[in-house]
Amino acid sequence: MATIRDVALLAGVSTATVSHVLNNTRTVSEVTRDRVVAAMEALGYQPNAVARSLRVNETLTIGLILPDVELPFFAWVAKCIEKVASDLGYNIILCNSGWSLSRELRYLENLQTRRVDGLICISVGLTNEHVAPLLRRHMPVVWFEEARIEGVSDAVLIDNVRGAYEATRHLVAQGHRRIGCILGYTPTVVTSDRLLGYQHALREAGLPFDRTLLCSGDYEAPSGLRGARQLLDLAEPPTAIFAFNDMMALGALQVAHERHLRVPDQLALIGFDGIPLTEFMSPSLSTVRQPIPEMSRIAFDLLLDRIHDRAPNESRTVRVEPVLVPRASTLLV
Amino acid sequence: MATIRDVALLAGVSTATVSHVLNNTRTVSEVTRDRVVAAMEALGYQPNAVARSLRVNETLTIGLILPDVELPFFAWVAKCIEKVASDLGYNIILCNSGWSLSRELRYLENLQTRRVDGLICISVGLTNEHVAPLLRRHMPVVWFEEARIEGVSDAVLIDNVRGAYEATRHLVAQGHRRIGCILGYTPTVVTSDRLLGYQHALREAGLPFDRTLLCSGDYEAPSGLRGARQLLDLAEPPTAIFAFNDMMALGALQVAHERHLRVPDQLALIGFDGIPLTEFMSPSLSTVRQPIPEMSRIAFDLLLDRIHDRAPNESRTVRVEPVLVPRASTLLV
DNA sequence: GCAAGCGTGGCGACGATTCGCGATGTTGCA
DNA sequence: TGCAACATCGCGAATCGTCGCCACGCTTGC
Repeated sequence: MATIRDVALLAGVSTATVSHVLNNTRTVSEVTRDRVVAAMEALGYQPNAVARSLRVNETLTIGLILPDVELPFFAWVAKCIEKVASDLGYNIILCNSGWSLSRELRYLENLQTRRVDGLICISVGLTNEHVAPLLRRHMPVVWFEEARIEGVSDAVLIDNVRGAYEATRHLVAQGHRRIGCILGYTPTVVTSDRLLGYQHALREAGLPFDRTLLCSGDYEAPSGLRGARQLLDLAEPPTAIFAFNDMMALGALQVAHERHLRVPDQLALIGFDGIPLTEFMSPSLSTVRQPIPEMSRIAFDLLLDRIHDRAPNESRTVRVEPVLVPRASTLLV
Repeated sequence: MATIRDVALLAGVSTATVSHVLNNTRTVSEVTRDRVVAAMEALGYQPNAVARSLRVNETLTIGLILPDVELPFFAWVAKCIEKVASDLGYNIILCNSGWSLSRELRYLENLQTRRVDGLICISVGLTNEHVAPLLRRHMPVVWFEEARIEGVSDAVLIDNVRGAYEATRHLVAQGHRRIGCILGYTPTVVTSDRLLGYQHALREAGLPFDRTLLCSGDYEAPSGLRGARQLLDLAEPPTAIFAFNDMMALGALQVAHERHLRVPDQLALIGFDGIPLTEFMSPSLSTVRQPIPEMSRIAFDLLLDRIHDRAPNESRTVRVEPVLVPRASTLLV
């Protein structure tokens, strides 16, 4: 494969000149430039980004660690972040942790070795100690959507307490007094925050907090299915279910159909996340939308600030407001 | 950041020895090895993969070009391929083309520049001429699921004609005589093959091919919704609909609910792809499953063969059989 | 006493960028 | 017209961090 030296040789100039033509780093006379360009084309020259990265200490690559791209929510995130990155000339390395801390740690090692310029992370297990070494090596990390580590590196989060509060309040406003709850993967802050919001709304409405109305889930559809069955089998079943994400709400919806319950008359359902899919369910699913495109842009901006050393020393946390999206699955006509 | 030279200095050995400890490329006495390891730890040494790649001419990275990770089918593919790759020490660069040829071409350039070791590609627009230069530069390309370019580079495909044939035959076997069809993005071979299979099954059953029963789609849910409405508004509407992928079938399912049609009694529905989601719909959706995990492994193996120069000169096409998965949306009880 | 084998080190690529230097050509002013 | 000052543009060479070829010294066994 042709190198910059080959191009220089053919064009009868030095490699320095070719490099300047390539990067526009200094004025090059038109004659010379034309000769260089012609040589590059004649040789089918492709600059070697690896060599460049070694020299300038910058890979134009960032790592994206997330639990599972297959879940529509994370796929949505991946798409949005990739878009922002590629528009700015960055590539992303996709790292699917499968909810496993040990895989997250392997990726962390790997990405450092590869000298990515930064890291966006939706992590389930990483803590303070794990990322401290990266930060010391000036590898910026931005937490996305889930952060157990505020104050150490930058983060862009939504107010999960608020979102869950709004969802629950919406159900209360529709007249529901027994509201079931399908939780998510419990070690996460996201889950515990949403639970707080739910409890807060109940308290505000003067409704009792009844543990039997809670059931566990893991953010995937089958667990929503199991959860809904469990709740509906109660002696005194709920008239509405708040699932901690949209996929579990989907599972719950299937149970409603299975048992011939009319939604929302006999059972109201609301999810969380606002994945595009919710709009195309039958009935369309109420949800709390996370503004992922905006959050992606913010996350990348935070990263770029650090990469270019124009960020304050202390860490920054940007908090974005979730938006209640009431649809047919909760709205009585 | 510490380099191999720093480690060598501290351990009192040469960089060659450190490199050999690092890569297990020759025997190093235990004493020396221990000293080297200790030095690496003391310095928090992280080998520089960029420099290594430059030297050994191998990046352990592959590019993955696909139309849209947000669609569950492609997300599934991305997850499976990433899994196979990372288990073998490879990273993947995610390239979301957004169904745009110009973006595909940009990614192609970019990935070459970055010297990825290979490329897995679900492409909508790339042709022979576009990849020929890559192949000449010994950058292997494997087509995944959609290939307009058999015979030039390797490919792993399913038999779309067969899959669509099976789906249609299944509907016929359930007694349907007017079977509507929601097509996919038409420039793709995938779409035209599925249409062939549909026609073949009709012919075999002695049913007429009626163009009014076809409507266009783009593989996304809203187009399935529009398509189903269009078909059901016909003077003589179909009793079954075959959507060319699961997401459009989902859209069609919403229309069924909207119009209070019982599925499958009044309207049967079948999709294509077999994304995990179909199992959790209500009713669960019949589909034709593509064995994506197996296909991912095969694709990566094809790539590795080429990377390590142990592949035949001529290109190889592996064809995998799709599997009919009949579920509640077509099966009368 | 010598060959074989083991463990180790020196040094030059890999392909780009960039700094300092120098050879031109251009301008301004006496 | 002559010459200094300056802008323009190209070149040579060092450098980034790693690996792998070649050479070399020491031990060991016959």
